[in-house]
Amino acid sequence: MPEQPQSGRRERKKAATRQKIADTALRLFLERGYDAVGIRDVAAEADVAVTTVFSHFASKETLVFERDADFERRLARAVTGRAPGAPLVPALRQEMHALVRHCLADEAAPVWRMIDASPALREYEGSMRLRHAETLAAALAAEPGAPRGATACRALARFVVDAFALAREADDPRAAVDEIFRMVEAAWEAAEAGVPVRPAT
Amino acid sequence: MPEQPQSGRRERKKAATRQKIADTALRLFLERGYDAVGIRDVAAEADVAVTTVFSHFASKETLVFERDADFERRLARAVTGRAPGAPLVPALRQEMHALVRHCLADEAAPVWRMIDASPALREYEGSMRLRHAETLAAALAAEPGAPRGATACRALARFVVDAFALAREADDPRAAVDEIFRMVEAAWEAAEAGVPVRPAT
DNA sequence: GACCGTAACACTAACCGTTAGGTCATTGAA
DNA sequence: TTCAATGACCTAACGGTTAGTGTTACGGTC
Repeated sequence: MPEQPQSGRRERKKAATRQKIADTALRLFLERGYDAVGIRDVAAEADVAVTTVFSHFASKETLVFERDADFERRLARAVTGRAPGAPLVPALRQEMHALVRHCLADEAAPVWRMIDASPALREYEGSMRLRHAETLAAALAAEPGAPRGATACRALARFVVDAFALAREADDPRAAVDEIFRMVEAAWEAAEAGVPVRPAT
Repeated sequence: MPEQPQSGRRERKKAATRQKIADTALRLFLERGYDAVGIRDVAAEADVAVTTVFSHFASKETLVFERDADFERRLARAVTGRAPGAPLVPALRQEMHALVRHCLADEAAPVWRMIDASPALREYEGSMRLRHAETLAAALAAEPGAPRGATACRALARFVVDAFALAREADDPRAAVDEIFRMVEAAWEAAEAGVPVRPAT
């Protein structure tokens, strides 16, 4: 999957720099708290210039959510890549279970605790999920099975990504996913009934 | 509703300053665009110090969304203040129609165009709506009619506020509200079925 | 009517994330 | 070898935001 453009000492060096920045940043964030660490601290500790940090990462927040492109991909894949004839919503639910389980694992727990402790990060996560929802909505809209309107797809996609946030905060995340997905399923079925893609104007 | 603490020349002056800042800011934003106007510009034009601006408004974005506390109140009221015995979801849908109509009115249109043009404002709006959703979720959880779990209430509340954002962007906002609320209704009913507030652990 | 505490406002100076401008050195290719 | 591309650097700044420190005007009290 990761492209290997040429032989590439340059690429290796660049990747090493990027990795060093990401590792240093995450370590400092976990040690001292996200808000207590400045970009200048990260740059100094990683022994690079501030501008170099921003040439690898678009913003301070992306240093934390570097790996989170998975989320977007996996949700869309759960739709487009499921077994032929498999029902849509259960496939999404299963993937959501996996995603929630993954982010609650012991390894990832400190990172999420840090995220929850910082309003800036929570806010960023929210708008990031919204982008993810749009990707999922596009995948839903391309469903051959039972076409819904674009609005219904976007609504359902937001509902699904909201499930992630809510389950993470629930006492019993697994039960929360199931509970919300009963609602998701009902909503998806209700969207089907007699709603043409574009009603007569 | 607005408290009238004492006699108050102080209060009047304070309110006047606040109003002057808000008016000036909105005017400048509409004239030159949100991102092209700095806080220092607003302060200078309103003839106050920068710190005074921030003593009245928590951030630059709140200068734009000053009036939007209505949204939160009205949604919660639509739940708690509806006629006795009136069904929940239709009450919410009606209120949502009113809110969408209101923000698409000619008077409000330029402001919303400005919001749509600025990523910073769009992002801020998103997290603001999330706060509103929590208020609505609390109102839903307090419903005597048919109690749902806290997670179901939060999920539905997010679904409802999402309807606002999606309807605003849809080709036919009125139809979009109706379309999404068919899904909301189904989701709410699905949340009822046999889901105790706290299942056996 | 004088007095004092408070709250609104101002000014300065900074912090922090982020970006622009321009330079240098390594590297892959010709 | 030479050359262009590019990664990294440095300096300096911009814009939102806050801390620190006054200064004034008001409001309630004696």
